[in-house]
Amino acid sequence: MLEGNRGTGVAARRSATRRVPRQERSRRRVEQILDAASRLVLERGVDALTTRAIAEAADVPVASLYQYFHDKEDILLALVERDRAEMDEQLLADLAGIDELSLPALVETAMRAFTKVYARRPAFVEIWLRGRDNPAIRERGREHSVEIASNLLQFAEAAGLLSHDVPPKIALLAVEVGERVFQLAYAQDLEGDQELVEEGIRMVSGYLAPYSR
Amino acid sequence: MLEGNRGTGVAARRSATRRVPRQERSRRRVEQILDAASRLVLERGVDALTTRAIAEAADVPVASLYQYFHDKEDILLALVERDRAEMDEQLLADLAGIDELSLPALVETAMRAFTKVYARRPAFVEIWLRGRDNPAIRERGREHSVEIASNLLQFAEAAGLLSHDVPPKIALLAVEVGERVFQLAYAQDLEGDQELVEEGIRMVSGYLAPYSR
Amino acid sequence: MLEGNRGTGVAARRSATRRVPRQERSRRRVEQILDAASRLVLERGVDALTTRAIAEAADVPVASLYQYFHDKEDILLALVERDRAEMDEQLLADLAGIDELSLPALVETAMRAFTKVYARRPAFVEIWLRGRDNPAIRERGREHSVEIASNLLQFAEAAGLLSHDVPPKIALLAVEVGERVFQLAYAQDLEGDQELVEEGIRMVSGYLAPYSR
Amino acid sequence: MLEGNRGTGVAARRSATRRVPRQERSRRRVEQILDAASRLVLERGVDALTTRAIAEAADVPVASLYQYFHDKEDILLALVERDRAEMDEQLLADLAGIDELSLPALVETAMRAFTKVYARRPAFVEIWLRGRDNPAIRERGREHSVEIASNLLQFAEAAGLLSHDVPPKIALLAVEVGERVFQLAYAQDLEGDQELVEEGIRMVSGYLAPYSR
DNA sequence: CATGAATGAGGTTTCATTCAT
DNA sequence: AATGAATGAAACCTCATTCAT
Repeated sequence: MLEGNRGTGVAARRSATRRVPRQERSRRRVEQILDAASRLVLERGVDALTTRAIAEAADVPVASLYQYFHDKEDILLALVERDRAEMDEQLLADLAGIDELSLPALVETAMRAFTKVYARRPAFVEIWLRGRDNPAIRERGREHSVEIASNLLQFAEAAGLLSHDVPPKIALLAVEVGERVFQLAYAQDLEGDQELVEEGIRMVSGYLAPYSR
Repeated sequence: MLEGNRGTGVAARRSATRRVPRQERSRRRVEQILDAASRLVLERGVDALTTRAIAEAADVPVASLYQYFHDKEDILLALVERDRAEMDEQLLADLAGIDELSLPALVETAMRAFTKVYARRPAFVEIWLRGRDNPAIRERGREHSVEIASNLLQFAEAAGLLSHDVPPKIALLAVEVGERVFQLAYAQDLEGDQELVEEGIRMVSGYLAPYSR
Repeated sequence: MLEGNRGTGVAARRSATRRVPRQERSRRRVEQILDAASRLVLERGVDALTTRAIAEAADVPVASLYQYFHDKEDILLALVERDRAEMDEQLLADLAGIDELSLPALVETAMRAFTKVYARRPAFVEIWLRGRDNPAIRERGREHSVEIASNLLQFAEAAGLLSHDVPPKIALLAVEVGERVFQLAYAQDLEGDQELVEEGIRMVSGYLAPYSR
Repeated sequence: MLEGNRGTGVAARRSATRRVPRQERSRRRVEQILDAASRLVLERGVDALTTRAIAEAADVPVASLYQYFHDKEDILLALVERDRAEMDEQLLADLAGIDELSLPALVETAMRAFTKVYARRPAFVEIWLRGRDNPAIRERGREHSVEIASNLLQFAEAAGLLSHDVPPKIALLAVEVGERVFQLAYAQDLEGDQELVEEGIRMVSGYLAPYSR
């Protein structure tokens, strides 16, 4: 599930031995910026993510942003990438922990994995679900859905859960519908309406049932 | 399913005998502006909807926009309102034409009604589904989904299609999921992937089946 | 004390016998507009005097303003002229009513005459004292002070109140200082601080005393 | 007589060894802008003080104004503050240089101190006396008069020049009348009519005489 | 005469990015 | 590497005035 340094316009070029080596300081600064950006997105929406605002929130000069990122879009993408990676990890870990594999179990596990990440990283909700107006995010979001769908499909096939060939399109539909369920469930507050999540799990499970072996 | 002239800052006030009466000319101009805005949203997204861009596309001075609309948001809302009204009409008409009422038939009819509107008004997809970043649109979009869900629920209850009380939340979830299906189906091209639409109809029907009488 | 139709870009052109003759209707409309403008200036200052605001307040189409006035400045000037005329009348009337003529009595009578007008026409304070930023008003204000100074000087000379020739400049200074006294006295509230007015009368009287016969 | 860096949105932060240090260059630019603004106000009045006009006159991009000032009002206030500070300094210096203290000497010295500043900074006349329409300036102007009146009163009391308690209102009236004298004296040309100034000094002195010890 | 409609000109402010140091 | 300063471009909106009817 790819490693994703796309979006980071900075190359680690390190030089010598210092107390706090360049590379390390740089990494910290990047985190500092991304954290600030994350906070901003969460609090005020994607549109409020101006360079000035990020810089202020991160307590970094505006010009310095361009030391670590190529442009504003780059920051946004890096932000997304960071959360996305965490999402993938969580998904992978939870899938590995399933006791009795079945298609419904797969669906439920995946969806619950996402809710865990949402709980930890509320900015994700904001960006992923509401920030879709931004072309870069929209594009990246679509890609990610495709990836997840593909990965889950592969996983299910490998585990012998499917009765026959399932077109990628179907898997993608399931993933995207799942996302919308989250969108609705997390629209009101950032805790998420768990009842709706349950309904969503039922819907997607039910939809995929015919493909189950 | 209200008529919705909200968002139109122009009032039809006088009439008179003229070749092209004032009122008429005014209406035309409003359409001209909305069409242009619609085109822009479709081509470049909601963020590209600047007053300047609209004015240029509509071949109208920027200042003239403010003859017909109170501010930029007003334009956006009028745009939405126009499509929304058409959607409601189509839905109403098609529901009235159903032969054998049943919950699945209801779902299918409703979803197909929407596809008809999408075909006629592609900008709708863009605004409704992708323009959600804009606070005004987001708010209005949410309202509309609630309305549709509520109307369909009432319709189904009145027709005795439901076995027991269905919480509004469930209906809303179904509507929103339906929207996402369309989003995906219409993502690639504006003709819409009909296969995906069929899948979506199956998914939503299946989901609601337990509530069917 | 001049007649002052300057500023009124409208010519009375009347035509025939009607219930409410043109001329009359026109005059009414002009008053209506001036009253509205007066109100606006009073409430929101000279800068808020936009054509749109005037039109709205007067319940008259914006375009119609141009039937009665040449341009916006014309309205402002007409406004000033109206109050100015009233001021002159009051001054004249009160001067005529003085029992025992003397220079101090003249000063006191004049200043009290102005306070009467201020009480009746609070917009005057706003325009005359605060609206000086507007070049037209500034110019007109200067003219008016010169007129008043000249008239009072003539009056005093005719009444044999002066011991010797008083340069116009001196009279003007006295008038302008008097105005500033009012400015200060009426700065806080529109009722005017009468104590300050008394002080002002004493100051100006004292200043002119050396010229008294 | 505070030092008044209010209105200056720029903070001097660092310094270093450079031919023309940052700080210095910044200060110059601020002066450049204020000088341009001053010129504009003088030539065309406060209303002509648009950001565009200032930028043009200062030969600086409009956007750069916002490097040094928070908004347009900030420029105006900085302008006022600059002149105001100079006025206070002059007043203080001249008061300190009085040989034989007396109330008339105090009045004369103060008024002559102002004429010195007017001679050096003609824009002051424009802003202070004619720009009062602007709310920010009006407010600041009022404050300043109160300050000067209060300071002079204190000074006179400390020097034992007053026979009994003089209400602040009286001092304020004297100061404001003095200002109007200047307004008139400097109305025609910027050299100022010295004869009128003399008259003004006499008037104010005479007015305050009763309070003299 | 009356006026709805139209508009060129201009208003202030913010933005993302680059540059000189 | 770091950053204060600089800025072209663009954002939305309002204004006074004119014109066609």
